[in-house]
Amino acid sequence: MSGRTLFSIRTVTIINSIPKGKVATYGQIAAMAGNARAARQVARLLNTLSGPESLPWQRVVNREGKISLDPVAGGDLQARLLELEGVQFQESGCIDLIKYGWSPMTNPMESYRIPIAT
DNA sequence: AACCTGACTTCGG
DNA sequence: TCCGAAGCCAGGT
Repeated sequence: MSGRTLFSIRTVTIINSIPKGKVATYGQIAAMAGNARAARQVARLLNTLSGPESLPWQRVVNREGKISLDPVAGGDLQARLLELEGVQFQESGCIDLIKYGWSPMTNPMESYRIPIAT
């Protein structure tokens, strides 16, 4: 196991909660796990745990909405898995994060709204 | 035991 | 806006 730090535990939990058909960025996950500057560590965890654990690793992309993983190292597979989930790629190779980016706040099942008095 | 290396981002100038 | 530096930290050399 690669580090059972609190950060890594949170990271795994967060990744597991990304809904099918949605994607999240490394930095976003890092921030949600408590350290906005540990994006690289998120990547590292994915690399070491994607095998052993059954993580939806394909749902993590970089901040541009692109796949960071080298095509021959699994990036190609990642793109296919995402397409099977309904995620579409633009010509630029980017995923529209506005459309497919996951945010708990935009998830109807998890969202809440605080009435703002004027 | 240093030093290098990443599936990355944020920071400061 | 743009670019280099800094932060992250476990594994491999």
